[in-house]
Amino acid sequence: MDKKQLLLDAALKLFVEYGFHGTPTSLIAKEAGVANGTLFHYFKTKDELVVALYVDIKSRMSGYVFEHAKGQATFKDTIKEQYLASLYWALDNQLQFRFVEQFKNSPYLAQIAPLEIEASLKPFYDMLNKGIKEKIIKPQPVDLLFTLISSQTYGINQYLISNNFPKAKQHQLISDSFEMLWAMIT
Amino acid sequence: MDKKQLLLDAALKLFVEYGFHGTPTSLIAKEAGVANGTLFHYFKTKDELVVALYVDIKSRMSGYVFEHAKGQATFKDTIKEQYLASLYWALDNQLQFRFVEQFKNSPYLAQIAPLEIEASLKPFYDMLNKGIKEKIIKPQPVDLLFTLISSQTYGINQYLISNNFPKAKQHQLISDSFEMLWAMIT
DNA sequence: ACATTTGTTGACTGTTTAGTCAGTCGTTGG
DNA sequence: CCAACGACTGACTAAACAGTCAACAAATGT
Repeated sequence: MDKKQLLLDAALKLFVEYGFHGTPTSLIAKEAGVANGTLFHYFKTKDELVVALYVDIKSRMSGYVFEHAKGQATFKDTIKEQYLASLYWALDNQLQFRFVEQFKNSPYLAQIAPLEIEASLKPFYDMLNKGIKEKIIKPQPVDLLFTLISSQTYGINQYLISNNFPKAKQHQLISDSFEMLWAMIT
Repeated sequence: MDKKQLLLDAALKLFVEYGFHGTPTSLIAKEAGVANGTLFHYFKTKDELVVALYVDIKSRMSGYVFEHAKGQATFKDTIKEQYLASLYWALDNQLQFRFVEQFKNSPYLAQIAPLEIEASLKPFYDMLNKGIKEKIIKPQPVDLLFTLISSQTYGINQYLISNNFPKAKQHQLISDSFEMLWAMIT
């Protein structure tokens, strides 16, 4: 039994349900089935737990997307696979997705160093730059393009979650919306 | 001096800086320059204050967008003016915008009745339906179209805020991104 | 076999918090 | 002029909170 992971799992569930400050550390420990003090053995403060959870989830998500999008033949296919992988991950990990969005829109985000954020974005920026050089996508600033792509991903995901479509319809919508996105940036 | 408004203003500023639960009611009262008890005279609980602030800001924003987008000649112009007005409002009211996003991604959102949300969305849905009937925009579900439009609006706003462009460049980007959006939905 | 480190516990504490309340003050209407 | 009322006050309280700590248990190294 990895008590650290049990704590992270419990924290995730409770943070999404009650919010960061609406969730006492005592409740997290109880939900995880460990003693109160154990939480502070693994995380010096509650803030550190929140940030650690964010970093953990982010790295799992990036890993998944990267793993699924590598080895595509064309530029379009690579972008498309990334889009698809992001959405399928979000659909399969809704708690994680909601936590990340909550975190990103909270003052906690300030605790993530700008350099760290930039580093995690670099692979995507590099790829978009390549697409611009090869005249496949519009010559707009890469951070603008990235913003457009990720906000659409977020939007479609919200839409899929609030309507509980069957798998086939989901797939269709994801595919269609990618073509709309592609039309926008090329 | 309207102390209720002073409290709402103080709460807005502090919530954006420290988060909902990171802001004690005592600090809100102090920042507003009123006594502790006065806060509870106007708002029965802290939660009620948070929700009241959200409703207040939302209605101001809708009012502004509606006011600026009415009386346009064509369907495209109407949509465009709404897009522009939303972005200009967000740029001029960044605290409000950030608060709304924080609220939307928090468990507080559950305290807003679904019927209320639907009612506030209806005018937009009606308009989009009109556009579909007249074969101007793609025959996709209106809630999907709305999601695409609003998530792009959110994304562009994030981009404009994080890069501090001169007014002219801002205007250019907003205009360009609208054309990209229009290309996507027509 | 023992020593040392690492993990784990839960009762405890000092502080902070939302919310209360008894009472003051200024205004309005009879 | 004064009664009634709502706005307003700030000291107060009971509960909840993050974080501590001394003790114990298990694993690891020698």
